[in-house]
Amino acid sequence: MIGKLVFFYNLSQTIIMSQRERILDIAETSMRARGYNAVSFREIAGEIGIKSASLHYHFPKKADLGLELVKRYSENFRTALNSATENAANPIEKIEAFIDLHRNALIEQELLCLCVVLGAEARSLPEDVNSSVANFFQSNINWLTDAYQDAGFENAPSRAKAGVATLAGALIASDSLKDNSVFEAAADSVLKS
Amino acid sequence: MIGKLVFFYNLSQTIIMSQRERILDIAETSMRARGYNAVSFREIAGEIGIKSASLHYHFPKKADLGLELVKRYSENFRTALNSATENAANPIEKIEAFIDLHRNALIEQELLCLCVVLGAEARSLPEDVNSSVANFFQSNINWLTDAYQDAGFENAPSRAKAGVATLAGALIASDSLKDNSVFEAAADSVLKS
DNA sequence: GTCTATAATTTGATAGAC
DNA sequence: GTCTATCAAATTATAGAC
Repeated sequence: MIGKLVFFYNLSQTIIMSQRERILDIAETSMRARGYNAVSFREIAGEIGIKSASLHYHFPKKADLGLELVKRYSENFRTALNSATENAANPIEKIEAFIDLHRNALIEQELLCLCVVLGAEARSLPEDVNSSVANFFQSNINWLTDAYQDAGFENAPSRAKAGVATLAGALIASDSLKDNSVFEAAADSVLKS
Repeated sequence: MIGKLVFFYNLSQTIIMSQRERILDIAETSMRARGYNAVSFREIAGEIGIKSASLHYHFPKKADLGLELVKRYSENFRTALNSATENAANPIEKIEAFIDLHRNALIEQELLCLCVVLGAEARSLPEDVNSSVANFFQSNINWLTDAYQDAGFENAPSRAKAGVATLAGALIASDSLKDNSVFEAAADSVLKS
């Protein structure tokens, strides 16, 4: 097999997904559910239907996979954020879109944010993976600072720091309690002026 | 050796710490730094100076250790909270004490909250460990709801959910960014009316 | 790109002596 | 309570054939 056929409902188009992307998809799902250290090469390979030795062809070390996962996740997050906000009528709608990305992870995907999970395991991870996770949080704080500023909120930088923290913790607490009202309460607080 | 001598500065008293407590202390520190799956019996035993086989005498399975850790952590947290709030002049001081417990973990201990870390790894953990982690979050939400109510804040239950989430996420983001201002911004938002 | 085979290490766990 | 000895399984990783 050279490529998995993926049909997108909104594109009358067929895309050949590379094996590399398929590996990243499965690894991301697994790690967002159970963490970096609970996921093995064998398990990822098994879900695709190849051997773990083949996985090492694509990602020589686990650290290589981890780093690429965080980079791709950050890029995809940014792309989704841009796409969801390009037609926003006002800055509040942008902040709502930011919240929606988190809500979608928790409720539709039933997964946490990759960087929240890796952030919790930080000291057991390769250092460059940690740096990338930190970059993700900083980018989000910067983005949210701008949005709060545009919306005319006071103390935008401080609000943005609190907002990013709130959504991160909301994923964990809401998931643990299996109570989406925790996430919604957190989302409300991020929007409140 | 039958007991490690522990001197408390505020008690002119010497306490013999049981081996069981010593194991729990080291396991807690390790797991709060690196997560459940990155910590092994051999490593914990090594730090105490015994063999991993001896550790199995105290905690037959890793799940037994994990469960006991969460229970003890929850009890200690509650005891510290009661102790810190018994002389509080008003409900706001109580909420500040709640925040202080988190601040102390991050800044003094340089560790995350055990239940925040385990919550992020939830799906890779034994189910009873997860239940105990969920209990921790629910207890804190209940406690904070009462405090907000006493302080006369509106929507106390919703605020409490957001507050617990905010402090949980603040630990992760602040630690990842090595930027305590993230925690302080989050702490401010928890206190704001 | 994927496979088989294998190495080197780590891990959770047990049996039985002291 | 702790030890030695040991196990079975899992893990990351590499070499070399196809």
